[in-house]
Amino acid sequence: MLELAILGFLYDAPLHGYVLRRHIAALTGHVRPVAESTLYPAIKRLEKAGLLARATEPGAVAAPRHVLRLTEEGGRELKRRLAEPAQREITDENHWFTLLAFLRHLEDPAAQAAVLRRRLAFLQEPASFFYDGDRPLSAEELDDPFRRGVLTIARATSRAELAWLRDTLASLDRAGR
Amino acid sequence: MLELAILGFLYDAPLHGYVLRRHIAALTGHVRPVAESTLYPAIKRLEKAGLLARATEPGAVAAPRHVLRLTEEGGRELKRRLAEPAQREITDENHWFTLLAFLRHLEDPAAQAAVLRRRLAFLQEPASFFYDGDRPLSAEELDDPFRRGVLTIARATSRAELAWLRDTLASLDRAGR
DNA sequence: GCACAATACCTCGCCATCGAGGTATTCCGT
DNA sequence: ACGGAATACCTCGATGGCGAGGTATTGTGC
Repeated sequence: MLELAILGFLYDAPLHGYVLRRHIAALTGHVRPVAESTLYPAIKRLEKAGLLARATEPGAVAAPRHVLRLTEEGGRELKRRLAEPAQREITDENHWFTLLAFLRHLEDPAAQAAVLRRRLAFLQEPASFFYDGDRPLSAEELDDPFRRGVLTIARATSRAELAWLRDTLASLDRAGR
Repeated sequence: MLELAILGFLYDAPLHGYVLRRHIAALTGHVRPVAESTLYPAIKRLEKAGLLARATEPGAVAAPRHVLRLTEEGGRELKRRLAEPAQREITDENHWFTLLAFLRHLEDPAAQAAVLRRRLAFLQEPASFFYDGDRPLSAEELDDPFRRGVLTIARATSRAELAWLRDTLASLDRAGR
């Protein structure tokens, strides 16, 4: 998820770590902050894997900046990760939102649509949070107001997302023809 | 999050690891599956911390079962974690839903309401996923249909949750008087 | 003139998670 | 009679994330 965000931001423009951190904080920081001690090692991992390269520039204000840019391999890897996400990236909303934030980089409408269809399939699976044996419980059946809240909120999210998915898939299909 | 779920399920009734695993899978498994190699060490951690105790019973079907039950200390710890959740439990929907699933164990309506108010405060902070400098961008301002989707879905979720929070807080306040 | 915030990057050690693999038993289908 | 699925639990090594802490520079408030 973090690596995807790094690759995604750098695909648009070279950035140095400090600015990259602010970008990532804006994207997902209110929900899940990213520590520096997570970001910098992640950058090193990606650099070691040949996905990005750094150029040292004199710092505008303070210490020298390491300006990061995607290598060609890095661009290919980004597209691979966007086109063939692991199942976790589809099911976990945090991961999914990060993926959506960069899905435009995938360019090919058919490839974008294929990813959206995986999410659609996931959302259409009958799944709840609470069960009576194997039978999923609806919000109305629960006494607990907090569990009822979980189902109410999840249902609203699901409805909104299904509507958006159908609209967007329709317009991607038009674009693909 | 995993530890909270373990404590929460065991607060209701003693269970052995295998059944506990199915309960957790039902609760969060469709979004974020839990590996056995994560669950069993987590059980051991909690046991070592004195929060739960195990009693070995002959297996009903196969290997002997280790029936787990909360200790008194475990019950107190559960309530502490429910009453004073870390900020991540408030902001991250996965964590938050897990917390909500067990918040009824907190019994005191005022304590429950205090937790909901923390979530309310979080949702009311002006925060977006995408910015133009410091200015949060609305769905309408985005060209990218995928980023627009993120905002559309997040807005629907937020709306539904705010409505539910206000209703539930009102009824908790009535109960607390 | 001096502390403090912000910029900009880094290491270290701890810990939770995970996949792969292992052990043993019982039930079910063929 | 036999293999595979389900039950039930476990270890190990690799890895990613995180808090604490460190280094150095420049701009800002008092």
